[in-house]
Amino acid sequence: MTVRVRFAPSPTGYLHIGGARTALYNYLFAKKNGGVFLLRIEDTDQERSKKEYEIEMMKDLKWLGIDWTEGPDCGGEYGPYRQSERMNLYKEKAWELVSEGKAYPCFLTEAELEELSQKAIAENKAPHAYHTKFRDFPLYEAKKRVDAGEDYVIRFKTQQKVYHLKDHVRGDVDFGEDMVGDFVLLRSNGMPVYNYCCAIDDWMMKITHVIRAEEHLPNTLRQLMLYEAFGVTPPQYAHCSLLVGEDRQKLSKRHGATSVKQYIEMKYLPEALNNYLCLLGWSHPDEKDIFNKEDIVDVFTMDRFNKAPALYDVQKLNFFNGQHLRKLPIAELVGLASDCLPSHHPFQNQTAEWKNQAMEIFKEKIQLITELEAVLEIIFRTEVMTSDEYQEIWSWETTGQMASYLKEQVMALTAPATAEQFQAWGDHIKTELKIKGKPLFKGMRAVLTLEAEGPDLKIVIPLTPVAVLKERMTKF
RNA sequence: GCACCCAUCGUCUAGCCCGGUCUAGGACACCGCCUUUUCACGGCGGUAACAGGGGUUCGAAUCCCCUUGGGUGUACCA
Repeated sequence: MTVRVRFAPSPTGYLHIGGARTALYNYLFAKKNGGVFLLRIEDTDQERSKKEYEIEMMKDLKWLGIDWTEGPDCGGEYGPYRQSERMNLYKEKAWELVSEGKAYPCFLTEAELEELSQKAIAENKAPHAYHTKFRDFPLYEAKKRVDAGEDYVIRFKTQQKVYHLKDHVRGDVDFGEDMVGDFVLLRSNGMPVYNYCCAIDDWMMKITHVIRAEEHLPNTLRQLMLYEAFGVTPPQYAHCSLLVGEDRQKLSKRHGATSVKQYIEMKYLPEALNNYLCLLGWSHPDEKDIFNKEDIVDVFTMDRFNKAPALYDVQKLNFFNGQHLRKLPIAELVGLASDCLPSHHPFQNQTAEWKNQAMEIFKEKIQLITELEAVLEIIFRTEVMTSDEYQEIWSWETTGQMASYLKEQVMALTAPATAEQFQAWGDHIKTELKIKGKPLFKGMRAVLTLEAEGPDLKIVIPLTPVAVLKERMTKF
């Protein structure tokens, strides 16, 4: 049997970091097992679902490189892949259950429902509508009321028994018999409910493994009940640990940037995000930590999922981003820099050779490509960067001495100084002005860059435009 | 309230299933040193954890029980 897995988001917002991780796990599992990874859109909540979000989610998944072979955009053998287009199926199956006596129309009003849940609470039970009075209502009576246009929902007739789940992450899980009441399948507006659609679709789409977040664990019970009613073998389940924020609560918007879209905007690398997310709740068998998702499909197994919730830490993500940035071919890095820097930035006008050299040294100094602009200042800036150390360097007598010499040299320049020229300046200062050691190098740096620290001057100075260099000479 | 889940350095985790090789390993962050006549990168090193209590056992981070702490769920949301 070929492995079939799915990612089934609701288009009620942008793709969440947690969703991205779930999608990644499913994707990896499918790849590892030569299976199919499909995308299903769960848009049964008409109020909150938006087409716009569906489009954005697909874009975000593609950006991450998580590709599906069946889905709402590309179709497939088991479509349609949008739940809003499968309404007839859900209704049909619901009434099938009704006719078999496994579900029933229920005419309870909101007030009656409220009363039921109060009663349950009073009995120290969960506030469910356990069994309603319409549970054993004669079907022909019910149908009459339905035909008369009375409001109703279809409820599932739950069995009072313990259900057992063998979960790939959680192990053996027992669900007590009072955990759910007669839950709703079809709402009064005719729309089916998540737990029900999900079960039908996983079944109809021949899903073999459901990999999802732990918050769905209680839902699995309902789905198990449904499969039992339909006489179908359920898929295998793996409920991964949750992603949590600083306060140890489920990661949500209030924890900061939690949508993939935000990370795209902040110019993170997709592979860095994948890499970091993958390691939140899963571990590499050889404890490797920096990798691309394609590197690990061979070793990806579900038995390496960690059960405990994982705290999302942007600082560590930044580290991963830096690592991936450094691994990038230089041409790609230059492309990234050009995209990220403003169009009027002087970087844009430099030669290809110049850009390559610059990226080669500056990539070591940044974790995010957006930090590049600040770091390039050492080449383009004409303002003095004051710091205690900078002030101190200028308080040395030697600095003033070499300043006038360097100023002369710079003003005579007609093209950027070569590394050889720079070297000659240093030699001159050493032999003629008798300055050496720290005062020599620190001093030259202060004079030429108006700053106390930065990358190797031998490389930086030849990259610095003459005009910039000359202007700097007027600042002291 | 009730049900379920979880528990190793501040954080992500390895080890746990198949007890001894664990004076508990790696990574982020932090600190120090080396390298670089600066900064960063890199290298080396350091601080830092088996929640607590009972068992079982010659021996427990590993198995069992309890306590505590945390989380999730409890809908005509997904």
